[in-house]
Amino acid sequence: MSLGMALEDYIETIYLLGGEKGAVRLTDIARRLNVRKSTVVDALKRLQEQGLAIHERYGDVMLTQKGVELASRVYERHITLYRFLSDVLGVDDVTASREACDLEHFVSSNTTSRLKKFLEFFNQCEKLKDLINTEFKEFLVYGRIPSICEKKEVKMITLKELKTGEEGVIKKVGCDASIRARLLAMGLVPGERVKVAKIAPMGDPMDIIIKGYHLSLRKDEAKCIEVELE
Amino acid sequence: MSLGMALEDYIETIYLLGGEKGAVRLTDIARRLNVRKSTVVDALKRLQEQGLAIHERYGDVMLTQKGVELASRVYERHITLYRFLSDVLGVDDVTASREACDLEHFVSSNTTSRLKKFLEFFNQCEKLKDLINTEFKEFLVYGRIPSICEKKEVKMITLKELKTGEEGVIKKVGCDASIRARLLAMGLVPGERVKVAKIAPMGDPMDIIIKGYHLSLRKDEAKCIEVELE
DNA sequence: ATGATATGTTAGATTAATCGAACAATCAAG
DNA sequence: CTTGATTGTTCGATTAATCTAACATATCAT
Ligand SMILES: [Mn+2]
Ligand SMILES: [Mn+2]
Ligand SMILES: [Mn+2]
Ligand SMILES: [Mn+2]
Repeated sequence: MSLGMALEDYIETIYLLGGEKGAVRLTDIARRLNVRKSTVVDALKRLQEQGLAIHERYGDVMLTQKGVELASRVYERHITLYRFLSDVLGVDDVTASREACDLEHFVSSNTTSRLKKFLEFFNQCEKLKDLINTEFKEFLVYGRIPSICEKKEVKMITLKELKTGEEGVIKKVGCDASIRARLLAMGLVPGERVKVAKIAPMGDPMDIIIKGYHLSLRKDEAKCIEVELE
Repeated sequence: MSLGMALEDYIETIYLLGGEKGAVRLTDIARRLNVRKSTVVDALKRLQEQGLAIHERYGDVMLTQKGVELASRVYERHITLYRFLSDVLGVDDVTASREACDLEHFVSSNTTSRLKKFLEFFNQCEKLKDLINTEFKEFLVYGRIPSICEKKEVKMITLKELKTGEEGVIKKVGCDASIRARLLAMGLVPGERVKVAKIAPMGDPMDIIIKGYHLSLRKDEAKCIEVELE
């Protein structure tokens, strides 16, 4: 028996108005949400019944602790959806805002957290950001998939076979569980670039560079790490 | 005065049931949507009033032309959202289906078309797909941004300065409008890979390869095309 | 202090969406 | 053709969300 769309919008609005200016008046809410004051009175009554807001006759409107928690969760969904629509899809501001506020009532916390992660990834992964902001935006307008999208064919070999000075991207760490765990812990995880710094006379051990750190690997270990040459 | 969420779901359901099996019975709809038959009767009455469905007492339910058009638009939104939630975000099937059917009532055609484009781009751009299916999925679980995300530093030079055998990615075509238009038309657009096949004795013209085709460019033209070396 | 203006409340009504219970038509076997 | 199961309809009721119109209280300026 969670709140309906409308009530969620009321607490969200109270929450935001509270942040913008100290005291929240019923009229402010009505103005913001474009409804009649009588409608707000009704909504506040119901929020009060649910222990989410406090409203004394002719007084200010406040949210309870529980109300604030719920409101901030609603708002988080709003802002997450807004960012996605606006930053990734390039939807115009007005539409993105309106739709975010419609959609926010229907995304589960699982979906929200995935979407948040997606945005985080989008913001931190230069490569993705670039692809979206340049090639995708271009695709939106001209419908052309640029050849930069094609995967260059790649040679998959094991790390052991790399020569001094060569570099590749780790694709798989396929060793036994125990060794594997150690390697992963050292930063040898899929997606990372590795470069061979030096190889000992007998090919064992080899000195590699990953994330700027030097690491020494035994033949056995290097053998089961698959890398991709670009 | 568009349809409410509920009515949109009714036409969507009728549309889908119609595709699955010839005649659609009121009971089928009730079962599918988990509502009472009396509720369906009511919904059908309203759909009929809006000229979207036809339902004669004790008979089959059918959609009008207008009904089919509307229904298929609703369903398109459904499927688009579902694909995004499922394929890109990796939301589980049950959740993705449920949420797609909730969200579908609130996305504008502008947003829908952008999302469709995004999926199309996702499916055709190997690089993006790979980034999402490998690095993003990994990020979801372990929260690590892989170094593959970092933009390698790139040298920007003009196409003219490339030597035989070298290749780069077009970043900008900065010539005068008329020349520019011709170059773009020939496929020299941002995001495309170019390779220098041969350069004439005096450096003019140069023979380049783009999308597998040979193209001959004059110095003037090559001079104002910026490329990026990976 | 006394209006005018702004703010808030009440009452009564509407609309979409839903339900349950009782009733009615249709259909498939026997 | 009867009859029990399936299918469909009606009716009355509820709930959330909204409105209008009339009324009430508060606040601010002169
Ligand atoms: Mn909202
Ligand atoms: Mn919102
Ligand atoms: Mn739906
Ligand atoms: Mn749907």
